[in-house]
Amino acid sequence: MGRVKDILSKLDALYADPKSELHHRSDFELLISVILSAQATDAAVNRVTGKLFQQYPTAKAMSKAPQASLEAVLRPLGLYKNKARNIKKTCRILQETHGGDVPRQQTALEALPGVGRKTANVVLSAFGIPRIAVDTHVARVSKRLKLAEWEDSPRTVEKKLMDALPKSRWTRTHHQMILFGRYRCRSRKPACEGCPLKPWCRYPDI
DNA sequence: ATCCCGAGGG
DNA sequence: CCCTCTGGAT
Repeated sequence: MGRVKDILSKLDALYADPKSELHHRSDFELLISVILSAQATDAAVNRVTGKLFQQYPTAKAMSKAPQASLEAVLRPLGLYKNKARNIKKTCRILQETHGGDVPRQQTALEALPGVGRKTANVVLSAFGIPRIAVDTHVARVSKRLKLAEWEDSPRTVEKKLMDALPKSRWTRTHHQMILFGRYRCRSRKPACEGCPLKPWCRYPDI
């Protein structure tokens, strides 16, 4: 068995059915939730989305929300001024140029304020389109498992993973790596004792 | 005290 | 490329 196949099978054993903790009822709620999750925990996002979508159920309503009112709801997330401004502008663009829908093109998504490459990939991935969303977890895990080099940019990590992994596995594997990096292969004190991926890992050589 | 589940701007 | 925005986690 090759190195990549071994790693994939170990990840499968750890996380049989990886799922995002973000629950959404619509494309709109999905997009906004993912924008809000930048530099925030899912728990924090889930704490504010109830009130947020109750007060502003649609892109139209949210685009007209008073800035101060939005900030008040988003405050527990951190970066709340930017996030309030961004989701307002994003909602305006959704109405004005996408007929109130969430676009499914990479470039259209990345043109939305608050949506960079990682966020766009998470959204596309949730739409069933094969993408690899590289956050700090995926980047760190990839580097430790020698699927990328330590100095690689997130974009380079994404390219290397797309090249190394079968397309049918992209979505599943990046979800698994996010979970693995968050809970076990942490940046600070990784739980290396008994880790099934130890044979392929170069921590802490780097 | 320090790092971090990003993105935008200079 | 490097800085900033913020609360939360450790």
